[in-house]
Amino acid sequence: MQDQARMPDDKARPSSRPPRRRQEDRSAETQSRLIEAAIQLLHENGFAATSVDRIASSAGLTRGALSHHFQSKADLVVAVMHAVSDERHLRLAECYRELSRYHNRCERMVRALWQAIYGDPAYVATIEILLGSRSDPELRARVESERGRSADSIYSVWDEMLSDDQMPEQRRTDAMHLTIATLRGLAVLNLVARDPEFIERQLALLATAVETIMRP
Amino acid sequence: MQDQARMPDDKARPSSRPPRRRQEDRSAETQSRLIEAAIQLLHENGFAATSVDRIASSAGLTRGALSHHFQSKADLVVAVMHAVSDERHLRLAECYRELSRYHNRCERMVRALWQAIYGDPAYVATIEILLGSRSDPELRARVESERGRSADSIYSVWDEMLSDDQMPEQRRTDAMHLTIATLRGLAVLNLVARDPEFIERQLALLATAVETIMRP
DNA sequence: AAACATACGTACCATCCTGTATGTAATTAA
DNA sequence: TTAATTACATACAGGATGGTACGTATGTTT
Repeated sequence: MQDQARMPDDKARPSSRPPRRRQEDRSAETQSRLIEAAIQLLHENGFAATSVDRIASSAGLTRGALSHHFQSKADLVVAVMHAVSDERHLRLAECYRELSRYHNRCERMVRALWQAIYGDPAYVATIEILLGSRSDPELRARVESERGRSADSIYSVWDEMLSDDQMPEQRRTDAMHLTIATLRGLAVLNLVARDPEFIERQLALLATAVETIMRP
Repeated sequence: MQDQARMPDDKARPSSRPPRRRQEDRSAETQSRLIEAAIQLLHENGFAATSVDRIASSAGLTRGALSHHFQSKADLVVAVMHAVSDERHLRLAECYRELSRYHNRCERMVRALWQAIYGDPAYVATIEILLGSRSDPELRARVESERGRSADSIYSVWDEMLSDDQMPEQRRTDAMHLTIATLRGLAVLNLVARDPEFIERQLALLATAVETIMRP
């Protein structure tokens, strides 16, 4: 029993006792670990098979920890939507900076949306939540509001990227919704039958389709 | 206590005692009632919130009846997929007869697919089943095989309708898959935000997009 | 160092879910 | 009419799930 002396800022034994963390940091990290685990499980097994118990233990924790940070399963689900929404916003902002310089914007836009959003497991998680929360009106409303936030990010980027004055407003947004619908459909298919080459061809095709729609 | 005499084929008291039915008919009707109820509930509340108990009582029966006709929940789910697949096949055959006479085939094809399949609550039910059964590999395999059957119906109609010799094979099937992906995406959207006029515009836009893809 | 707050685990409870056993009514076969 | 099947209901068992109460350990403040 040597070495029991307190070392307030110990890096003496590197891997034995983790460095002191502040509560705030612990909380933040734990919460995001739980959210990550939830996304992962929702993506893998779907809403019905994703219990709070699985989520917690998948994150290396227990239900006690989870319910300390999220009072109910609904709260966790909303937190997942919120986190995904935030991440999406960041990625889209990134895309915005990248895209504005190039010319074949439709193609780049479609691919950017796939890479940043629809091709990501997190997107599948949000779909699962969206469908799975239908039966609970209260949860549904909260989820829906998060979804709205997220959708607005996309709308604004689309508008700023692809606004051509020669095209009527409604046709432009219709084209956007059609693109989104297609990407959503591909995301669902990608879930049950993964095939990157196929997705690649579909994205290219979608891009040309949008291109021709946008320029009549 | 009069009129207790047996009347093998009684229409004497029209609404009192229902006419004798054969077991076969009873079975068939009960089973399809259960399947209908399952589709309805899957469409309304999603997979997670659709228990066999709800299904049975929604069909005016009990779990006992359900488990007499379907040994397990998995069996019922597969039966639903099978029934939807059959119905789809019939509707597509109908579409085939209607469509072949007209010329703007892409537009009619898109609308036909929406009306016959993707706009139907039964399609949502199959999506729920497809996503919900992911965590159970055994069920998953059975569901997947039914899905394949159903997909083949669509493929063959598409091929027979839209095969132009001037177009390479792969591009044609890619166009089909893109159409299907879009319709699937619209079906999911239609689930959380119903808006017939919007769907109408999207279908029109999709039709023109497919048209231009198919004729370069 | 002591009092307090926060993070997390364990244990328990009510609920719901699926499956199964068993009983009864309806239908069919003899 | 009687015996055998089939259709359906009722009742119970085992397991999973979500919520909550409570205990302990780890930070934080004074």
